[in-house]
Amino acid sequence: MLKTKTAKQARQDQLIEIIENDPFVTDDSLSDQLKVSIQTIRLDRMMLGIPELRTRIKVVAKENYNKVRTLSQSEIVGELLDLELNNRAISVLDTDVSMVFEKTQIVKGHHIFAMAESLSLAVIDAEVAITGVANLKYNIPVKAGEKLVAKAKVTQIKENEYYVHVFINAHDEQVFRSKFIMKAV
Amino acid sequence: MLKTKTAKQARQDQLIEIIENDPFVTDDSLSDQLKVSIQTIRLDRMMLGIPELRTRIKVVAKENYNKVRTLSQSEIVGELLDLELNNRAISVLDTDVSMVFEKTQIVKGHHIFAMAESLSLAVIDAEVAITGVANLKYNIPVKAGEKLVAKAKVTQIKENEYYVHVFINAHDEQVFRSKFIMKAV
DNA sequence: TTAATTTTAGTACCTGCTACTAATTGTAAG
DNA sequence: CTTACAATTAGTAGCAGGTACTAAAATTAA
Repeated sequence: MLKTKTAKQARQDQLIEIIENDPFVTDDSLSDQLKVSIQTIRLDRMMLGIPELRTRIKVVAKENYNKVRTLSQSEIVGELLDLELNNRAISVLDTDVSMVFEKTQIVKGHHIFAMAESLSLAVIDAEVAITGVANLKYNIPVKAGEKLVAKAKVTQIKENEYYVHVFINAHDEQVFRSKFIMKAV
Repeated sequence: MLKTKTAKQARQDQLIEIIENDPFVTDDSLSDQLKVSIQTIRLDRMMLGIPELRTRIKVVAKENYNKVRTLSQSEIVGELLDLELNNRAISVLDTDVSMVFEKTQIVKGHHIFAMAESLSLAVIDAEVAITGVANLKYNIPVKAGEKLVAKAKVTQIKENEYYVHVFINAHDEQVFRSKFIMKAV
């Protein structure tokens, strides 16, 4: 009864591997690949709690569908908390491990920049604006998990040019500050 | 024949919108929402070349199944073409519609910034470095589809501080230039 | 009123299953 | 050797969400 157990387990291990590598595989194909009947495949899936093909596809689809949407929707990086057009705005952003350099666990600069830039765009009362000039200073490296609070302040408006200062804090310490000149188009 | 055409077209327009907003909707649900029979929904889908639910889900799933990794892998934004440590480096980046503002089709500033910053990190011969200060100038808005070429040049090294200039061109026109002070840690 | 378009109805069949019953094969222990 | 039990295979009914097709009914335009 030892040899049989091993055979079964080995098959189920293979089954898991095949499905992980290709969630789009049918029971029929699995039955071919593992040289057992389709019923055995189904018993194995049940035992392992692996859902059927259509459900697997749906899971993959929904996971990524939401990711893509939130990514493309986020014209504002972070969440806008307060906005007074042409004056000031506040947003927050929760940092996570997807934003860091592997080596250092420090949040990549462009995420912080994106937060600042998008807030400075939001605070401007213009249909469309682009970034013209930016001066940035990173004071303290930000670690994954820290909550960032960005405050934007419009300091000057000259025709179609908007001068905006953005300060970003993590627990009351300033980690970043910047000046932007935005141009309305 | 004008009123009917409009009714049909209006329904098909709605149908397209509903499915675009939620590809996971069944014909049955569409039939409910649009107050027509399921056969009409199916005729409409055929006419419009919209595949059935299961096919739509599969497409969404497959499209994104591969994408996830390439995104998280890219520590260098763009492709590194040439590198001479502590001296100079060149990278290219193909822009696409996922990088633009919907309204204007202009590439978001932080993508260009990310390209410049990551190249300036790459050119430095240090285990770990962080961005200290950056001065940016966006000369010309970049449109989706344009190929960006970034050139980095190390101009000065002071103890643990590296001064790097990065210029980004799109078909021989300078669209962006920047100065970074990177700090080795 | 006639002809054409649009919509609805209904049937057979498809894929990739679940849920279930039952038979067969293997295997090891008494 | 046979009894007991696990493992495998076989087969059927039913389901979701369709396709493909035929045909009738309703609407509308000419």
